[in-house]
Amino acid sequence: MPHELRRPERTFTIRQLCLEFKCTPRALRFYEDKGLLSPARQGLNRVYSYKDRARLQLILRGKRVNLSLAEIREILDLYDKRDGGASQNATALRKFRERIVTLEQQREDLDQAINLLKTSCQAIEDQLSHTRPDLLAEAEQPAAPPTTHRVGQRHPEHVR
Amino acid sequence: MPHELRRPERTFTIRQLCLEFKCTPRALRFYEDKGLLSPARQGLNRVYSYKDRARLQLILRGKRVNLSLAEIREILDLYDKRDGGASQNATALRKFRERIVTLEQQREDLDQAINLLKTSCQAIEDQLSHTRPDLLAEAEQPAAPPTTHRVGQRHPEHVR
DNA sequence: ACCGTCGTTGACGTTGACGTAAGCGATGAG
DNA sequence: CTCATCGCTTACGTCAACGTCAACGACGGT
Repeated sequence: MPHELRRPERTFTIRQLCLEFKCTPRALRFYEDKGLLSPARQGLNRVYSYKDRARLQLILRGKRVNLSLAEIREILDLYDKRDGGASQNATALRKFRERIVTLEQQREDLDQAINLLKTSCQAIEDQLSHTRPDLLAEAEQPAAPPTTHRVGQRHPEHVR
Repeated sequence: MPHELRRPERTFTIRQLCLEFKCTPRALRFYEDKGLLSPARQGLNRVYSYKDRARLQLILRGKRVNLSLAEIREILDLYDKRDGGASQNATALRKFRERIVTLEQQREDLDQAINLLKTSCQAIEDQLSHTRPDLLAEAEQPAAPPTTHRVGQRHPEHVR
């Protein structure tokens, strides 16, 4: 069976993943250090598989919702080790449930925060439209391409 | 006018607020240091008003949705200082709008994460119900009062 | 032969948000 | 009176999550 199943065979260099997911090599190596990733090697060079890519995606998602790397690691570990260790799974189940609760709590907070900010914006707009309509117009522009903000807002590793 | 308007007059000690909101005195003092709170004093002792309590609530909410203390401060400042400084307000407006965008993005992620965890739970349950229904039952209990998790999971300042 | 680019491995620096320890004053219980 | 408890301040320690820097090897191009 020579060349079937081509797709999942694709591999990635560290740079490719970094570009795709807007992170730095340093970060990927760091995740590896912490046991979140373990790409193959060709000589010394890291070679990331599709599965590695998927893991990375999960890592970043996790980060965005405020999970620590340690927590993400737990989840990840559990995910590809769904074999033996039923009791492991049981405790994991509890953890997951707890996590869901706190995440839903967070969703609450998030909604409230969004509303708060929105009404604040409205208030400011109203006030400005009375006093300085010019500034109001000026504030319309996003001023920059959508800042990812918070997590991963700075990028470099050789920005000079 | 002796004893009317009793409710909003209530004040709190640092310890009371800490107990209520599950944080440490150290944290409150820290927030004060950073200009997020400025309780009154009786001698040296801090006396927190209802408004201070409200601010604290906002601070913690902010933290839970991943705002930095600096960002929270901006919001707070803006909120009780809605007077002059129109141009200040204009730039704040832009910032707020950006923030809203990223928060809504976060909400997306959060929903996805929740779904992921929920389906994971379902999978584990299914598997367990085949192999070890006993453990499944055991996992039902929350095991502990709802862990606040993430931010402020450790509490002390003299746990010895 | 030399440069630039991409990759590697340490090792140290940094930032935010507190924790922890030391030392002291005021107050109420035994 | 002594002790514990609550509070205060100042100062240093810590932890996560990388950034930054140095020094090196393997390439492709000119």
